Amino acid sequence: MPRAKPAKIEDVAAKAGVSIMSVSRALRGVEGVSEKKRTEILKLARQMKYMPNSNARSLVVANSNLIGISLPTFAGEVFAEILSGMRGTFDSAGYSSVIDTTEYSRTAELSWVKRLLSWQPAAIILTGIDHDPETRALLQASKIPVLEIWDHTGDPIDACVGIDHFSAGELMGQHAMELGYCRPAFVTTPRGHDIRADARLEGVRSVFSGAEIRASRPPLGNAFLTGFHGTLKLIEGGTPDVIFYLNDHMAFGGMMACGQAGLQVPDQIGIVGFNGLDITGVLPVKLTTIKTPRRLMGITGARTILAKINGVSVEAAKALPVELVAGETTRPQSITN
Amino acid sequence: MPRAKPAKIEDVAAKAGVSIMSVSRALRGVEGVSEKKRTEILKLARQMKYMPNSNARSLVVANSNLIGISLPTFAGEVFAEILSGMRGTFDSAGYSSVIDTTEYSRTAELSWVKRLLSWQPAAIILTGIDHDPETRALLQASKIPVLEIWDHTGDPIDACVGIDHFSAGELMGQHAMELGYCRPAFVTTPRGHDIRADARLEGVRSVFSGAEIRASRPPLGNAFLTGFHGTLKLIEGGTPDVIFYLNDHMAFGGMMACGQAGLQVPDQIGIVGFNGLDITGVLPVKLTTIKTPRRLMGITGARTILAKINGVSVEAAKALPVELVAGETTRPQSITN
DNA sequence: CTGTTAGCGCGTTCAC
DNA sequence: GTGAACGCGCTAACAG
Repeated sequence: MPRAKPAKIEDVAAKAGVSIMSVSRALRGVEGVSEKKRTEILKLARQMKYMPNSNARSLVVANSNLIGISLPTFAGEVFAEILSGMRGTFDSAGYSSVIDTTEYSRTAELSWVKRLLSWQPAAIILTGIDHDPETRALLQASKIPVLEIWDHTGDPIDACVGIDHFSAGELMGQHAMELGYCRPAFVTTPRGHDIRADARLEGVRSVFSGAEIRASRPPLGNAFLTGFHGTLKLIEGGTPDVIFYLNDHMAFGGMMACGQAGLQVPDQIGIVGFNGLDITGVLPVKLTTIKTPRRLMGITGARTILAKINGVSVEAAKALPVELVAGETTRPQSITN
Repeated sequence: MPRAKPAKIEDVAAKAGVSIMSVSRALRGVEGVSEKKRTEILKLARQMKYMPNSNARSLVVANSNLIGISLPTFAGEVFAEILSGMRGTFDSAGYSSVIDTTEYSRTAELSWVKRLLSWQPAAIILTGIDHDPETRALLQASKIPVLEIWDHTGDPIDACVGIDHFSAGELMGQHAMELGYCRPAFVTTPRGHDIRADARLEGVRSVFSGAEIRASRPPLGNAFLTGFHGTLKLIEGGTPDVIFYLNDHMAFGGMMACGQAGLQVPDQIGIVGFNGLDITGVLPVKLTTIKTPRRLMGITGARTILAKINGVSVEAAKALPVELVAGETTRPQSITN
């Protein structure tokens, strides 16, 4: 018959015959208790299954060991990997994660931030740099360390670790241009849905400044499927010589669509993905893509914010490098092609 | 220059010229305030950007609107989809999620549960039914609603919503047996790493009770890659006529491996996956697999636990049905084959 | 090194 | 309908 009420610090103090403060100090590992008492108290606390009440602690110190993390979505591995990198780092440091997914909605993000703030979190992490103005104001007034991840800006709310999506787009574009492609197209999401994807498209556009780049924007849905159908739709309106995709998932769907449409990759059409996911490692035809440092980004971001929490100054905005992986879905175009 | 300290309930009360209690009642929407005062207070609170302190509230009521969710991993979409279903439901109900990934470690799960308990969460959700005994004891003594998800048992800690993995294995086995396969093999993770996968293997075994089923258990890693290499390794030791995989990712890797090894699917070898992921929808050769109701499971689980939180009695253990999707990676075996 | 005092911000209780 | 006490469990600041 377990007691209804869990043991509190007072119970431990009573049993140990010391004051509450000695127990508090012993448990937190701060100075001010003799080693003898400390070991004794620790032993007792363990056998009483004492568990400190975080609410009470956070109320006093006006700060918790909760870190809020907001992601657009769990789908598609990308954010799951960034998250995974962050969580591992936070976990080792003793922080728990309160996680939210916004589905790319700024208002959803805002209302989550409001709710989270009521917990006095140690830090807040947002994906990207595109927020409701109120979100930014709220956060900046709060003094809580904030990290914006995945995208890059010179003017972060507080700190920022990510990649430059426009540059990544340029990188993809340059690769294609150097190979001699001249009729590029893009398969992506509805305009404005994902501003990073739009930035990459702009990067590609800036390289192919002369050419018009058709974009197919299938309605939202599973990336494999939207890539597949978006490609079929695109091809209907004329065949480009290279297609850039929002990400590897869609590119994979696109490859399948090309196969179904009888278009040989890379002989009749080039395919370029984005992210460098593991799936590309098992494909019989290796995908040309941009490798993004997702786990590293998570770890770097987490360390940055931990430093901020501990009052260590760090550089406010860090851009991580991306790498073009030249696969077998693109190849040099002959002049006569 | 924003004030350093955020407004508290007392500030709102002072400005409104009422007592703290009237503000508290107005904000919580409980009876005991005149409608006139209530609207006045609400207006003031909004313009003062008042945000209640969750720590203080939880300390008093000994209960929070935090729900803890423990998952083995974010990788592979499966748990991400279950999570997504749960989060949507919890969000609408006003709960925030504290999320953990255990990487299939029971001790990691235990230490997370301990930390979480200090927040007086409204509920705790664990993946699967295989826990450290202390976890179970701790949870049962805590009176906090607990949900075990993804697996099924008649003896849950508190409540359980999932699928019966042994039966799912039988379903896969029966399908193959009816088609005439007789040299089955399994590509999965190291034994004991994922007890659900092991249960499915046992389910298959029970159907092919006579035949010996070889199992390839490549070391942990990315599922596409382990499926790929595990299959190559398996084939070295002789070619089975059908291979069952831990999941669709590995099955996809396996298909690629078969392709590389010159084995035609399904003519020379059958492939059976598990989960029915979206990727199977774009493959030129449709994968035979078991479709698991992941999002539905998340929603059902969340509703079950919300009912428990609200004191509504619900059935303790619910098994959701799975469905065999007969694709093009398996086909009837001729006698002479 | 040890204990005492005084809150942290809010909700329960019980007066009015 | 309203408000004054009091306490939730813990820690900062001080006293000894």
